[in-house]
Amino acid sequence: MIDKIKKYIRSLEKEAIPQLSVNCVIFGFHEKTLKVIVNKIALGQSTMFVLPGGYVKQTENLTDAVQRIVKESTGLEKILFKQFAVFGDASRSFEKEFKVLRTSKLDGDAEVLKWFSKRFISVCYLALVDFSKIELKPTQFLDAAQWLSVEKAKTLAMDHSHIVESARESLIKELPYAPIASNLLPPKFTLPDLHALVEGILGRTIDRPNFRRKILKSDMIVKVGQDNSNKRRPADLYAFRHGKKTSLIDEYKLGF
Amino acid sequence: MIDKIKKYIRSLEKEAIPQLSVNCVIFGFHEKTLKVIVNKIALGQSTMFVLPGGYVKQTENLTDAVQRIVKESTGLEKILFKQFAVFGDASRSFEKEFKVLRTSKLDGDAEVLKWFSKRFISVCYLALVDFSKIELKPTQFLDAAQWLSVEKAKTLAMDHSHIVESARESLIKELPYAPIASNLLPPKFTLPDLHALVEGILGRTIDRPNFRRKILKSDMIVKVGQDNSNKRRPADLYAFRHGKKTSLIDEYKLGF
DNA sequence: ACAATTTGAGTCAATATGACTCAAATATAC
DNA sequence: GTATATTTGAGTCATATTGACTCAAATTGT
Repeated sequence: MIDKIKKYIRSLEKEAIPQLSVNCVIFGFHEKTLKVIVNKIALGQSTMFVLPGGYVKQTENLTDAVQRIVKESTGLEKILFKQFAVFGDASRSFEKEFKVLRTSKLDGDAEVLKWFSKRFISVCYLALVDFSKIELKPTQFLDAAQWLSVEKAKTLAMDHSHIVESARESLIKELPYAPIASNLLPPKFTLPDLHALVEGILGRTIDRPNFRRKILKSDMIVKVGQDNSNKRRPADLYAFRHGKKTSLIDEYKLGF
Repeated sequence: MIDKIKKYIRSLEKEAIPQLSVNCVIFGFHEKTLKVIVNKIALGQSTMFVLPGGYVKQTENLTDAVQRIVKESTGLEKILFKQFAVFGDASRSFEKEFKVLRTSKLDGDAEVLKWFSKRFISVCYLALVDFSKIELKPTQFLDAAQWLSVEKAKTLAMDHSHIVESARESLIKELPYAPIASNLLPPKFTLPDLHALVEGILGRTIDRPNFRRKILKSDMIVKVGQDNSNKRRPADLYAFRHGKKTSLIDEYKLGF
């Protein structure tokens, strides 16, 4: 294992852009909750969670690296993604995290330690996926991938919690411009689903009848079926009209 | 000159993060027009324009590098800036531009050519400054700095025109969240100024009486004087209330 | 004094918003 | 089988906002 990691690090030192990493905040929506994919690292006693990420090969476009990383985690190829922040403080590295993990098999290894002590500039992307399509796979060399509610993603390693928080703010800003909801929901969904999704993104409640009125009037979705068949009164199923605008808010309107 | 450049390149190779550059789209507002700062490079017959930019020292925070670059161009220290895009295609370098500039004194120099043929990932920031405060200074080793109307910034070198276009789109997205107008206007301004500024940012006309009504009702500006004393009927002077919201649009409202 | 411009102020119908109520359709409890 | 709690769909109504206007006041140049 450690030899594989060393070999990988050596290949990165040859083929990747130095000191540059990519991190992805992959959003999904499930059980009325906005979630992100994180990877568990279990080393000895300690456990930490990090965002999916990777490096950029010299021959690889930055956006191709992003798509590769998202595919590695989710298996999906054509997804909506957007660069939203860059984290690049001079002290930004995994050095502290590694020193805490004293029990790790990796801890003693100078070469690995040196790699993770390096300063990395992290170019951060948010990505939107249909939760129901996903089969989670951990990032290379990491132990397990899992969904984590955005609300609970407060204790990720290094600055990764800040990255998630920043991603959520950017997601709000993108609401009027990008087809956020149609990329997070399955092809057929109910209005209560959409309502919960927007509430989850904005982090506040929205009057249900008013939300319903506004969405239906906008003509962005079409009824495609009946019944949801689960809890109480069946809900109508809808699909986004494609071709039409799929952003939830009127672009460029801004009140003028 | 060429020796100074070589010395600078050697210092960068030692002290800067490799293959990472920073570019700044510095916006100003003058004569009812949204403008950006560009640097002229006059080498032999050809001339090209590039955005202010630079590199990040190993010991320097990314955001400090940005502030340093803006200060180098404008002399200003505390400005509003925001990261908005990263350009990082595998083929992204100044190699082509350099080969075109055959007449350049630099062209023959292998060391300089090698540096500018490198692939650079450019982290891009937009910055807002009060045009009236600025004394332009060219970026290190470049010939002259000047303001260029955003509309006319279509023929900058490499991908810099795309960077400007992307910056303008991001500026629109930031309108509801950041104090854009108050950072572009002088402390005292007229409503026609503000009107022209917002039209310039959005790239479309806005009904003047309606704009006036909306801004005044929002209570974000206060009348601080009379008369502008130039063309026709004198306009009232206003200042932004600070403490109050200074973003032009209602944050988080988004129509729900 | 008069015309052309620019700024400030106002009108009014149409539309959108916010805060509600109410009934229909279902699962579960009784 | 009936009652009850939930969830979904539909509607009401007063108020606020928007979009498309008109019009007068203050200035400069003729």
